[in-house]
Amino acid sequence: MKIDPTSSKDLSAQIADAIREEIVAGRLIVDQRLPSEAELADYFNVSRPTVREALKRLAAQSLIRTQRGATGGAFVNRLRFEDAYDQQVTTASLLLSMNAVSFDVACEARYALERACAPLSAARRTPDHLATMRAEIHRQGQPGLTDEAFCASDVTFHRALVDGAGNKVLSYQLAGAVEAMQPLMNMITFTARSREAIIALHTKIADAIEAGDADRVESELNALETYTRDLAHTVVTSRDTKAKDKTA
Amino acid sequence: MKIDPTSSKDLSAQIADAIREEIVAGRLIVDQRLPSEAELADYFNVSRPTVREALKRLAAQSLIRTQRGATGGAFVNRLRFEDAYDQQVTTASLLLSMNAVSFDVACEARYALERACAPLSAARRTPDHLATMRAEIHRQGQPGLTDEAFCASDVTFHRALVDGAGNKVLSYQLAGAVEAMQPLMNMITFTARSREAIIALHTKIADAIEAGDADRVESELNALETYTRDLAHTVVTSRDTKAKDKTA
DNA sequence: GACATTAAAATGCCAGACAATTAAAAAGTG
DNA sequence: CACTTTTTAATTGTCTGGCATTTTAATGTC
Repeated sequence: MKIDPTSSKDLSAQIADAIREEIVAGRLIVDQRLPSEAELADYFNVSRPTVREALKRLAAQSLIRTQRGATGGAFVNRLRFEDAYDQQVTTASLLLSMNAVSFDVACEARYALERACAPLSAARRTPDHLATMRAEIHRQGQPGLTDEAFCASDVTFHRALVDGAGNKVLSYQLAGAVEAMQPLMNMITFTARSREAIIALHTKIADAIEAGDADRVESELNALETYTRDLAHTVVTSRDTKAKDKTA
Repeated sequence: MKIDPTSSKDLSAQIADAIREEIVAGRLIVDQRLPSEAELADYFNVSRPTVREALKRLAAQSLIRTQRGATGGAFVNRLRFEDAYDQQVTTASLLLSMNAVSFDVACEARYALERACAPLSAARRTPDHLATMRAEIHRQGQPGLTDEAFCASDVTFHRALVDGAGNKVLSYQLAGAVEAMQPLMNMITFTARSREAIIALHTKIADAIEAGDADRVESELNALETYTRDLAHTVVTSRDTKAKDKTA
């Protein structure tokens, strides 16, 4: 573990990189205690604040946790799927909003990934997953539901579908794709008629999942993708028309 | 933007959360300059080092960048796909290694996602993507190639397949799944015979991509998944047997 | 032995300073 | 005036030293 004081990079960034490398390579293992801040400062020939900045960088990625007190210190953290979920959702959301990713591209990616889960979910889903899907479909039919709540329920429905595949890695990967779409979906106004159509498609998907019919799940997902994209186009077009009317 | 000095959480973590929230919500936009460290310290009623720790946390997530000098400061960073790739690969790798994710589960997720790209890639891949695939197949046939180099080439091959779908969001999502598998794959010893089998399957996949035959791409990917998992099982079984022999 | 007290070790936080970098403003120069 | 050089100011990067807080372990007391 070496750092280069003449590099243009921050010392704290270099130190963080060095420690991260040790963790990724497995030379620092889960729950192992790092040297104290003072010892690290001594080792790298830097001051304690610099070491602290480095440790905060690692903490921001959930790679370490710190504990105060006599036997405290920084410990290599077991990266949990839940922690990774949250980071992924944030990252994916920002990627979409900051890079002018079109609704179509995001939607295509999301449904492509979701279809990948279809066969596994049809085969392995538990009664719980199916119950969640049915419950969300019911919620989506409630009158007086706001558009935001409708979208949130939509996310829960699809996450149940994904989780039904019983593969944590898959669920983790999909969390970003599904949840990151929510801000984009929130821009759509769901009329009573479009909600009805979506609920009908959701019901068909749940039915196909229940029947264990992977092909039907996939084709219904396809139908849902098509409908969603058409809906978005309609919204965008009508908004553009209105904007033009105003300028005219 | 408020923080609670009596909270159990670190002040620097609270400040980072507050600023992150502003970015995610779009109230701080790309390339916008944050107040100087001194101003932030003043605003939050904390010291400069504490503010700096908060900013380093955000920098670790590529949410801000800093610039020294007169007109310097911290700026909201446009999160690039490349930056997100790297973070995702690190995170996914650690998730697998720290959570005792089996080869089977990881492999299943990876190929499920990759099959999701198949139809898009068959339809849209450019000559470049195809050329990369062919080149990597050729490299994989070179004698004297180390197992690590073989795996690295394998990753490049599959990334070309994924990138062929022409959907950046999909590529980003898949980067983690494909590259995070590499450390696991590296544990496998590839005999001359198994390399030959994999190269044959790669060739079939490339052929199917060239022909634009999505179904064939999917079924060949299936075959590759099955072969890879069988291979891993053989390796694990033979290693277990050897371990047993030693203890006996 | 049970409980209270004290000591020690570690992180959390702060104040103040100086160094390094950068761009803009000011000054100098032909 | 145009161009170059110098100065200055703003900002981040880093260091020193210290105090506060938290937690555990050791010590003492009954």
